Amino acid sequence: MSAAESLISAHGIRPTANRILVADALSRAGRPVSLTELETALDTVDKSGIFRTLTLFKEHHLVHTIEDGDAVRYELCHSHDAAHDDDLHPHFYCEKCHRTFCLDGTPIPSIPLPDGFRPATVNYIVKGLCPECR
Amino acid sequence: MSAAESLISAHGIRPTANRILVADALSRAGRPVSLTELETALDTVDKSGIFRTLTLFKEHHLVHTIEDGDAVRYELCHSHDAAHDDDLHPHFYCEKCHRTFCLDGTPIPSIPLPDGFRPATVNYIVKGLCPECR
DNA sequence: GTAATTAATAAAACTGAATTGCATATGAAA
DNA sequence: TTTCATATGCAATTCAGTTTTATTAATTAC
Repeated sequence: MSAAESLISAHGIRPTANRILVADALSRAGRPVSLTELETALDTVDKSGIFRTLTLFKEHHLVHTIEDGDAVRYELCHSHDAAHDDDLHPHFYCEKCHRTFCLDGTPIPSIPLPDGFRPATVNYIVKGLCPECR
Repeated sequence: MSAAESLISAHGIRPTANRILVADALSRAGRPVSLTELETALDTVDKSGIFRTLTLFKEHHLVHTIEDGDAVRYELCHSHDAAHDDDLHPHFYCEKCHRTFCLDGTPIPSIPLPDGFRPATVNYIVKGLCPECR
């Protein structure tokens, strides 16, 4: 049983061939990838299938999403906790190559909220140029 | 000369009727609004005109944009500095009513970046429920 | 002031990512 | 097997965002 397969099973999802391919691609990417990027990487799997797989993965807290203003990007949760996703970390979006990087060395600093606001999650995106592009 | 008109002029833009309408709508909204929201608010101005106006305003640092994952939203820069936009502040996106609020009481806390990354701007979005929706 | 030139606008068409409907295929269970 | 639910590919749809084109309005030159 591959690593991807057991990861999928551990989250209560049936590990079909396509789902293993998607999980593997996410793992290989090593950074958050968009639906379109996955579509390119996986030419044997249809876009709609990738989309449905990602949606399923997200429901089961196997992946989480970030929005960098370019696209919704998916990445495997670093904390492999099937119950929920306390896996928040900042990201860096390169405005030249349009790639997004995890900055998982640092937690997202929190800020005080005005009365009445109930926070659920935080998106922290730094934009600029990555080492290769500057 | 209206407040909107002089604001537009101060940024080196010719204050046409449509542009004044867009600037007024942004001012009245009091929070970041999307192109679609403006389209609804301004039924005399065509979508493409609003879009081009917003693009122009952004180039001249009269508005800035934030991405909350729902849409690109525009707001008047709080610092009325025609040269550039040092107007970064966190936002709160309500997952129920899909409105976005400025949290301009606090600056965005910064984080250390790995070597080589050149930051240009930051998007800090807290998501959850606003006081009216919780 | 009038003609020539440039800028601004509306309307429509286009794009591309995200999403859904539907018929078929696959796999698990009896 | 046969049955049944699930998963999948393909096509079609949606919708925000963007661009094109033709027209109108405003500036500038004379």
